[in-house]
Amino acid sequence: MSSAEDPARPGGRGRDAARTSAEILDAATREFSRAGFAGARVDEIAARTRTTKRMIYYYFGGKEQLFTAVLERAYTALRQAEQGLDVEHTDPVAAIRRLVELTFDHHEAHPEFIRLVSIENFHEAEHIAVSRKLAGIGSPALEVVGRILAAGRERGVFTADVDAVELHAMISSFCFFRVSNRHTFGALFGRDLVASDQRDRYRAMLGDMVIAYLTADRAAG
Amino acid sequence: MSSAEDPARPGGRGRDAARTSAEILDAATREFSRAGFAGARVDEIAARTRTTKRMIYYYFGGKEQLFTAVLERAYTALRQAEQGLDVEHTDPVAAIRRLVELTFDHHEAHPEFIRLVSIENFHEAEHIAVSRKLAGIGSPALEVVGRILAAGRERGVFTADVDAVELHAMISSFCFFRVSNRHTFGALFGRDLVASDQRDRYRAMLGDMVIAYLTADRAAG
DNA sequence: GTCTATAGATAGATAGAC
DNA sequence: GTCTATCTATCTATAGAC
Repeated sequence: MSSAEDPARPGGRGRDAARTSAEILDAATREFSRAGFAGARVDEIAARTRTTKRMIYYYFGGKEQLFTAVLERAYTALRQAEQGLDVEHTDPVAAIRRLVELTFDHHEAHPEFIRLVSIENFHEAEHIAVSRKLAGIGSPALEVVGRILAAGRERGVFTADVDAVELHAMISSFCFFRVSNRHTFGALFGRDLVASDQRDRYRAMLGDMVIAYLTADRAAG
Repeated sequence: MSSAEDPARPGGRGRDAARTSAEILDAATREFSRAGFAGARVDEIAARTRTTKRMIYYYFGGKEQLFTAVLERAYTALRQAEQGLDVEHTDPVAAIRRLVELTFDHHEAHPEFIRLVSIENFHEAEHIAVSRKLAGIGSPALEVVGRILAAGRERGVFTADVDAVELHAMISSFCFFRVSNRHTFGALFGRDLVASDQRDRYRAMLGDMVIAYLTADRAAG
């Protein structure tokens, strides 16, 4: 082995590059998500690990690269979760509604990820652009969506002229906005978009809207 | 008068509280929008005015209050623009489509405002919450939307169980996301949501979706 | 690989003269 | 109301011992 230390040493301090860097990524994810890129403090990240600030620079090089690594890990986890989308063998309408629900639930369950994405958008996706792991990765779910759309059109139930990427944008926008903009929306209009007793209502509403769009009678137009 | 200076002195330096504070707000709007709250530099804001940093503290008290003032002015301008929504005397379907188009156009025309709103959401709307000018102001447009919805339901063309605030959230989410998330979306999926040659397509798409939702045949469900 | 100590730059905020 | 000068704190990043 490359180290004289015992690799199986849970909780102990010592040399374990994988564990140390994972711990740094955990703390960094929380800190960046809490405070944004400029607001995040490297000292604070270090304080929340069992290692020191020096190690952050040793492993990642700097604050910028650390944020890129945080994004890479977060998107990778998301892509893995999306692999679970198995809706190809039901009818197209049910499949799309299931897709809407999965997207809705995922956004609701990961507000921290949504904050990271907001930060990255604020910085014009410069970290994704320089990341070989992320630039242009798209989503495996999109291929599934494309097949569902094709099946629905073939059977004549879907009439809308829309592709998988566009549909993904329409579905994501509501799911994302509901979480990302809940605070200004609530402060201005006095209504909490993430209130638990309204959750099922909004979820069904989005499903209804997407299905209505895809299946609308376009004979007259 | 409270000042010995000539108040009509365009471009000259000297005492003009209204002009000085407006100039500070202009510079602050740009700087906060560019760099976020934590990333914005008070020195940079001062450098972009004809006055000094000291005056920012004199007029506004601090960075936090300055950002609140920036938000207040931006939202006030938006509300004034919304007064121009005059769609009550057309049929409900045309009125809603017009509302969608106005919302779409407004978001596209004001990316700087969208960045400010994203910043404020990142800070959980704490500045709106403490602002007497902004907390709970809602939107005058919402009352108009409410009347359109009621008219449509009365005539039997609208079947959806949705109120004005919910409809506003659905429309805004796509318009907002298209601008706010264009960078990560583009970097991941290779498609620019704000590409000018796709603009009309997305605009019509959102209109189609909202109308399809509102007018869907719900006899079977 | 890990630590302590600190360099070097810069931030928000203010003192005090005029 | 406006200016110059500066305080105090803090930040990212690194040097250098072990």
